Amino acid sequence: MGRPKQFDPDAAVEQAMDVFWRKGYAATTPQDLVDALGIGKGSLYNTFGSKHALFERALRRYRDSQAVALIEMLEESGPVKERLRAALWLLVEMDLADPDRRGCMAVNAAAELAGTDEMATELVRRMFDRTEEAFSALVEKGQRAGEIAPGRDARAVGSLLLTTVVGLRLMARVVEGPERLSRVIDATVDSL
Amino acid sequence: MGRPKQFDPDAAVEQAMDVFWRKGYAATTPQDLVDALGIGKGSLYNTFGSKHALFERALRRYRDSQAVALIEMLEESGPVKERLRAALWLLVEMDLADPDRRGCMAVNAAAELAGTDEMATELVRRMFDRTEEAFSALVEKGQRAGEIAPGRDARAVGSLLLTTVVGLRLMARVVEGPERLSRVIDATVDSL
DNA sequence: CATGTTTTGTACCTGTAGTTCAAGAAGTGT
DNA sequence: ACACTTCTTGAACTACAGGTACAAAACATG
Repeated sequence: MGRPKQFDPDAAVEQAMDVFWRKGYAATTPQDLVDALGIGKGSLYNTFGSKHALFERALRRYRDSQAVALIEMLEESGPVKERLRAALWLLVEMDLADPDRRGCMAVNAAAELAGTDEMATELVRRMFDRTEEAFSALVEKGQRAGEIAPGRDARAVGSLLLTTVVGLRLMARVVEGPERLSRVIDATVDSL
Repeated sequence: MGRPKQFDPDAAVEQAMDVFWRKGYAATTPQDLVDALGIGKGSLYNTFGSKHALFERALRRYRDSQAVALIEMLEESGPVKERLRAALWLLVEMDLADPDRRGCMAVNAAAELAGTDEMATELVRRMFDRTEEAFSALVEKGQRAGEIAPGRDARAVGSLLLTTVVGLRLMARVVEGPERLSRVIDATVDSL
């Protein structure tokens, strides 16, 4: 009933995610979005309501694609330390290869909006929580496999790994080559 | 020659730093600045030229006060590990105590502007470099004092510590209590 | 003081952010 | 074919961002 949408809202959210990811929230204008999504302003506001609402959808989409992908990588089977090293290295490699150097959208959102935007803060908080849990679970697995000393507090190591990843991805936006970051990854994994 | 300024430009930069620190670059309006600095728009633009130029001065001011303060803390004498632990803890404590949760201005600037704003990127890059050097120097000192295993690459540990601090300060903007962060600090220092 | 220089506050300007709306297009039920 | 609904397009609208222009006022210097 009624005229069907001429565009795919999910694909549009994906495009919007890209723009917000690259430019941040405040610096993204409705015009940027209209241009990127290839739809009219009317459709934009008719479908998504507001810039802020669209940003929320974009951030959720980020969680469901990117953040979840990391967690799933950590849950795969195989030697724990090598799995961890590979996951960290993949993130850093992707960040450095990105011509726009957008880093991690959750980290960016936290830096820009934590404290001001309750929705964004809460979403990022939960992403961080879930990621930390995945790290902790991986550490416990490594302890059961005898790869990691059983004396270490898996929860604390999980926090440490999350913090390192957050730091790495922020650093990857600023730093020149991969050397420093790869040293950080090695030092982190070797310390387990 | 001519009428002297009715306000102290250095104090004004300090105020501007506060505003930019709290709201970020894009979200800060000339009106915000005029209100915070307590001067008219005419004076603002007559003295500082543009919002961007004022932001540059504010970021430099941040480097000269905050970033340098951390480096100086690290250079003080005393047992290395305790010095390190105290410094990290002080940062986290300050971040958590801040009602606005502004975190580290350099980290925020990197997240918002890296890749887009050459000036900001370069300034942050240099702050990171200098901080990392201070960490590395501290590690070397710890090695000479027999506190830290001499086998470890001081430069790599410096990178690791910088990354951890960056991660911690970002996390401090989002996380609820101090427990997780203090665990991270302990795990980091204990791993040395 | 007279003079020249600088500051200051206000008014003003251009462009765009963020949103709304009117009018028409493309479907569905009868 | 007709009404009814939902979507699209693009113009229109309000507010404010970011910055400029200026005239009046405040000071330094001779």
